[in-house]
Amino acid sequence: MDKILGCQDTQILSCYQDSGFPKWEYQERSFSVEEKTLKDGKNKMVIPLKRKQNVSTSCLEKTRKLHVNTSMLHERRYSCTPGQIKSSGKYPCDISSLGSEEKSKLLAAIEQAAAFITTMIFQDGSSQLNSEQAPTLSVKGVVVLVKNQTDQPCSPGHTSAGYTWNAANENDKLIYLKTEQSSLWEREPAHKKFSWQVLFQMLQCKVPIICFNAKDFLRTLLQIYDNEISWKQVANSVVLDPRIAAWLINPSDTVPSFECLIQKYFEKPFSKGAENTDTGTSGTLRNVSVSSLFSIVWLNKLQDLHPLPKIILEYRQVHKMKSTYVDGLRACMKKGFISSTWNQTGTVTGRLSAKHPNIQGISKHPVTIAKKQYIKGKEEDIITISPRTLFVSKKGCTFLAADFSHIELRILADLSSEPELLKLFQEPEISDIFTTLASQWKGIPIEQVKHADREQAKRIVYSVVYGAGKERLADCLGITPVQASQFIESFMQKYKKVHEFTKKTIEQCRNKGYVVSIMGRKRPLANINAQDYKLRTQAERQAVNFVVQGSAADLCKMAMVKIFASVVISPTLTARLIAQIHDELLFETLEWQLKIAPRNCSIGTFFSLA
DNA sequence: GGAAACTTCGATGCA
DNA sequence: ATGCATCGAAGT
Repeated sequence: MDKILGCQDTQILSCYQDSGFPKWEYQERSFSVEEKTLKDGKNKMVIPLKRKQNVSTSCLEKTRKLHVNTSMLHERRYSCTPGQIKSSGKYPCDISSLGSEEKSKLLAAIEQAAAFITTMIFQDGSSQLNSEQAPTLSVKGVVVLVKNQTDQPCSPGHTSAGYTWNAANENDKLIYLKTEQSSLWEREPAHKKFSWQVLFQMLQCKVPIICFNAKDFLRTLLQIYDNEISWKQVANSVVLDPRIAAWLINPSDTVPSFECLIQKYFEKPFSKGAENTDTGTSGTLRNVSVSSLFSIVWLNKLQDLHPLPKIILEYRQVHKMKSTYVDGLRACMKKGFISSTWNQTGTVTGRLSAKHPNIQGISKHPVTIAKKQYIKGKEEDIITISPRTLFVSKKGCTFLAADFSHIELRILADLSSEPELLKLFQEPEISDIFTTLASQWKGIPIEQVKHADREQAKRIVYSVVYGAGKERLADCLGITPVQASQFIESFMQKYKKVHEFTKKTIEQCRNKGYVVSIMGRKRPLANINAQDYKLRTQAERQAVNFVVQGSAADLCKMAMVKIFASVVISPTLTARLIAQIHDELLFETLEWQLKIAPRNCSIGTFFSLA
């Protein structure tokens, strides 16, 4: 697969791990992957939930300080315009103009630095801080502000706790590194070598590197210094990204640019709590067209009454296959590879998202298409399309997938402390959680649980988690709303603590205005106290859902970081992260590395073998 | 008035 | 019922 795919994002996340930001240092709980051997000899990856004692300052409090400190680069960006670069003093110093003595002085200063603030400069003179869109332009260079250790504390009001970085002072060095392929490099390769030395040293330092859109920054550097650097070498860099910090404060409002961030947090008084931009227009009646009314009646129910609905449904399925997974995927292909763009701040729940293509949404199950042959005596062709098999690993490599089992349910069990639910996960001999759940809840022996019962249990569980109403559940299960509400009722009765948990979560949200995930991420929900019943109940469902889904996302990211870290440390393992599908990690690894482990071993075993 | 660009919405896929 | 991306049709 393409080099760009996957690994860079992991690096960012691993950076956070080492810097203790935003979650590791402040975590309330710790999670580790443990192995259990089942009765049939198979290994299983188990994640016990343990609570940690220390609860230190909220990581989000600290991220706010980050905004203050990044503003200095913002103020300085005007001095980075082309033409002024050669100037000295408060303007960036072009390191290619330095003498050998000055060069070694600079390297020494970098070694001593307390922090770096950096951004890429593009061909047209804009930087990552004032360009709106993704960098389509080629990169001209990199500006780095090297913060000196001897800084005085920051201005009052922002020094309450922890380390902060002062605005630029005289001891700081603002340097410019040309990275574009130019005649200079060809004439004097020493310049390229030195600028690389500077960057490399910066990335090797364990002090924070502050960079807006850090992922783009690192990825671009890796591309520019393709031969000199391996992704493993920058894996331990400590990178802080204000965009992610802003997202941590409130995942709902997206920040289009750094300048918007500055405006939001500095150029007007910081308003506490969530900003509700909702206007009062929600009461306006929406025009419901007749055709949409018909579609609500979802064609599903009409299937048995007439052959047409089935044909329409089949058509839609096939059409999706062709348009998205064949044509769409082909459009994303470059030189035989596809490479998704990963967004770390694109969701309100804390998950990652991917686009061009959305690799997280590739069809799992194959679809068979009967191609009618209108020739007498000829049988119809059967074509099967299974989009996931379209992806093949490099020669000598193989894909390795590892996923959590029922992570959201485990989270729910832990958060609600529901004894019945917890018990389910503590018994290793349980083969299928929903079968067991169905037998437990209906009070029938496991052997008598039918497929339909299991399916019902599964749906009921998730409808409780997400707060579906009886109508929705009835629709889902194909039963009457009265029956559905009876199901919900009996579920609530059986797992009382789950119900208590949802009630408590909503109550907490009403009081504080936000909900918190297991690792301390917040989601403000302005509508939680709204008058409008629809808006309020939606916010209530979102509150419960955030805690469960968001906490699961926290764990998945941590697993991602930990596994990445163990590969980085390993001298032999080369497994590269290709994709993350919420609760699943997909690697591409050399085949022989997989062969050293038994086929059915857990991912924990696999990586510990190295 | 028609063409083209843009937005919205519902259906589909994933978890 | 939650929350992502993507496509085409329909509306603007």
